[in-house]
Amino acid sequence: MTNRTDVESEPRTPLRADARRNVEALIEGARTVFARDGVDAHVKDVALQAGVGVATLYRHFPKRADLVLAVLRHDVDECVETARELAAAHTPMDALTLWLDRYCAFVLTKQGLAAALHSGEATFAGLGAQLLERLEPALDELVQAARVAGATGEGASAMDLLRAVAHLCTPGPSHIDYTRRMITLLLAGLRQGPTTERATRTAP
Amino acid sequence: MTNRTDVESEPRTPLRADARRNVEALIEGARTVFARDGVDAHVKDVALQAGVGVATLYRHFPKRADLVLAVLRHDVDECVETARELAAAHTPMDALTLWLDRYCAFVLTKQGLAAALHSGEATFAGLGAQLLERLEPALDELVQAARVAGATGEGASAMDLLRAVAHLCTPGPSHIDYTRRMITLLLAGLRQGPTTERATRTAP
DNA sequence: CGCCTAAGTGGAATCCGATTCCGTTTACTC
DNA sequence: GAGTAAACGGAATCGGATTCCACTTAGGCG
Repeated sequence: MTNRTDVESEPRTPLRADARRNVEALIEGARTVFARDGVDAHVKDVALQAGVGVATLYRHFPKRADLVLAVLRHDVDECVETARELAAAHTPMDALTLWLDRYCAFVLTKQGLAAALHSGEATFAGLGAQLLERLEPALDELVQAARVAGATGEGASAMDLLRAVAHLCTPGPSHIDYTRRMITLLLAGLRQGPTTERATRTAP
Repeated sequence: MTNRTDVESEPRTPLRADARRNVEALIEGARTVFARDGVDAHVKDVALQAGVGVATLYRHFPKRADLVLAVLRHDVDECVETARELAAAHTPMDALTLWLDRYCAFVLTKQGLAAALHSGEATFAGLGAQLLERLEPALDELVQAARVAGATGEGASAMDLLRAVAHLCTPGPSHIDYTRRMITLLLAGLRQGPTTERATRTAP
């Protein structure tokens, strides 16, 4: 609530009541349709879902990105609101834990949505992984060679390196478990904070 | 449809010489145009750049994704080839270093391309950052509260947490420096491998 | 070496969805 | 309760992706 930007909160020219209602309906409708068909669902479908004409949609959201942005804003606001509620109803640590969990779900949702965008088709699905598979042998040779030459230790495999460097390259199909594990780890680290002082920080 | 891994390597039905030439031209042209206009450049432009008709493009690459995939494959192959060359011409460690550098450039290129895809418009540009800015206050409250309650140490700021968790959310405008720094770090770690044995591994 | 055939081609024709336009409806003002 | 301008819906328009088909041309064969 109360954002200084526009569309939803405080338009310079006060929106008419029905217009405001429609904007609301559009955001809600868009969320539904985007979730179902991905971000480049047919504009018409969104309008239909919201129960308004396409012109109305275009009036309030001239570009598709505007609509997506609005949906995102809306969801973020919910997320923020949740933080307040959790803070009021739980111990600080619990609230933090719960919220991160929620935040995690949120991010994952948005990623799934963004991923759908890339490939209208499923062709790209395992692309990142596929590329890594192809590169791995090549890099592995280099790594093996370096190792034989005594220039490196045995701390990392070629795949480790590729993963580490490529990193973002993966559109990530089912990172869910991984992400949750990381969060758990993070929280564990947080808890240990006051206990152990050494070996906590490695690099900025 | 055709076959699964075809188009460039070993089509069951031997391509006619000129067809093969055209495929080559299309991949090259697509690379150029995609680099200039992003992955959803006009199909016609790609055909024009390649000096062929649109039908020819469609014959060889029924879906846009097929074309993108082909370009990527092509680039990956180049990357692999580079690995061999470097391995032959340098000491193992140097080759590894140089190759990672090249690989880094490759990944970054592809990311820029993928990023362009998301937002035809620049609206999404700083979206990730923007969202983080909005969430930061909310999370910060939780963190502060937890800290005051003595449940956590002071090892991480709210922003750190958000960054760590959101991670992929950022389409990343100019990660270049960051990425290079990480690679340097990685190589340093590799070199130290045989020297220090402790504290190398933290988590898989 | 020239012919025959089917693969391959270019550009015109078609199709589909995004975007715009305009006459009508509806919420606020006085 | 009438006047007015904002807001609406759906039809019309526009642009680019995809398909179609009459025409070329590579390359095998007599």
